[in-house]
Amino acid sequence: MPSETVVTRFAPSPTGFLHIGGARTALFNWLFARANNGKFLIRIEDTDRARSTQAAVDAIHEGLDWLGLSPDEDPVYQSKQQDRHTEAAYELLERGGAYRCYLTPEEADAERARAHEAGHAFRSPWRDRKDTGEGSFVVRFRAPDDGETVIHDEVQGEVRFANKTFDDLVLLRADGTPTYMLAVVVDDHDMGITHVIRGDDHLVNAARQSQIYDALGWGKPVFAHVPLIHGDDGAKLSKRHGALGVEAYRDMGMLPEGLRNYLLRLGWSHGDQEIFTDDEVIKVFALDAINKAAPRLDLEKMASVNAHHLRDADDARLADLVIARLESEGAAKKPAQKRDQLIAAMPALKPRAKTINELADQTAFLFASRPLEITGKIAKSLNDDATERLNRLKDALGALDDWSAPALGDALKAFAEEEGVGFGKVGAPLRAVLTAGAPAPDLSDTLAALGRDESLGRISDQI
RNA sequence: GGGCCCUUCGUCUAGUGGUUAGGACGCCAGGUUUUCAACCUGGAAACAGGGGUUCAAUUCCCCUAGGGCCUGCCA
Repeated sequence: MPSETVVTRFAPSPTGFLHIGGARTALFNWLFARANNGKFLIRIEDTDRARSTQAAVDAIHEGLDWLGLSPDEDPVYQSKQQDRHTEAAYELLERGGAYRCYLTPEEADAERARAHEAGHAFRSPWRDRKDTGEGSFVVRFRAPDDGETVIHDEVQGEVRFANKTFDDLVLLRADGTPTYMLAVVVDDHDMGITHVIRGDDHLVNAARQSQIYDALGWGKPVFAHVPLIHGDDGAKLSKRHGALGVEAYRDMGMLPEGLRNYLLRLGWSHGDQEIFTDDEVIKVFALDAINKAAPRLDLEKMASVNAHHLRDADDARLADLVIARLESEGAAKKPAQKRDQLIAAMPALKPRAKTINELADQTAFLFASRPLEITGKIAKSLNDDATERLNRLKDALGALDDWSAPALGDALKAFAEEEGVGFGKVGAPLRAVLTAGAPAPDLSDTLAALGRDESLGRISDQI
């Protein structure tokens, strides 16, 4: 087994977008595969044809691609494996691990209700009949009556179930189509999945599936059931709690690596370390370091983790993301024209923001068009004294050969000294005329970002 | 109802049979200061409750409470 190549899979049903919980499950699968030099696969569980849509399949792929969790091979579509599922069901029939049940759905419901009322698991009366019934039938699994099923879960530890508590579940429906419980087992087996990492809503299912593996005489994968993410009130995650598609987090201004890092730390830990690069995680990622308790989503923490990755991100990439953001909200006209300026200003800008959206807001001063309209309390700093001083400052700055932030910083300090005033007397009015009060970096950085002509022009406009 | 899982600051978590129970986000106070942030320093803040086991339990066991999952001819 140690020599076996690790193969993991993410198996969403295409009934909606890639939500945050699915993204986390995918992340753990991807990480485990990477950490073990294995393969990460995708299987689209589209056997419920009525609810599955191509749009959802596309949305899931887009989400995974954006997050950087692309599979190593083309996705497997569960619906295309039907023949294999059927084959397995008939093999079970032959081996005596399953039987034909001629109960109608209504009869089955009644039987089940009666069995549960009596305190034991559902067993179809057809389980041991030798005759053949009338009409259509389903193929039911013959659940073992005695003993127990033990799951050695990488996250949950050893979990034991008494076999007598499990119903005889349907493997093949009356129309001959396979059910989920059969399909997962067959597909995981056929795909050579070595580690099944999924939400802990499947923990009990793992026991049922384990019984099916045994009945088929197949070896089992290692199971790892990861707790589901809860909302901030501890209840099940719902839309209002942030059970949104990953694209919603992208639109909030999260970077894929930022979201990944946040999701990673939601349940998994490595001592006190909060911020990880991919390489760092891949070196130390292990399933047994995943917490058994369900975590809650915290958007503020997410943003703060994102901030760290924002600082490490490439300036040109950030500039392009900011431009895209500005274009989509129509806040600035033709932001792409100032791409170079944006890139140059990025080192001063990016430590000030947690998300791309905040970063975009911080660039508003760059896109303001002259003359700036200065109103409100910021205008109060522009009294006669200040205006005269700005006039002298304009000459001083205009005489500079070097329009770089350090040189500008020195010049501003020297100017305040010459004037014999505190820096506030210079800084406040200068900031007013340059930005009209919009958030902006240090004055020297702001001047550098605006450039000589624009800066001097904005000063002239107001004196 | 039955089965199963979970429970350390508000949140994410570290941690150990004996610790001043650590870190991060958020919060509060102070500092820096040219806006908004960022940044720096300091602070408040937790072992769900009850029984055991033990010289000693946050740590091991049991019960209770609370939360969650499964219990479909959904996945």
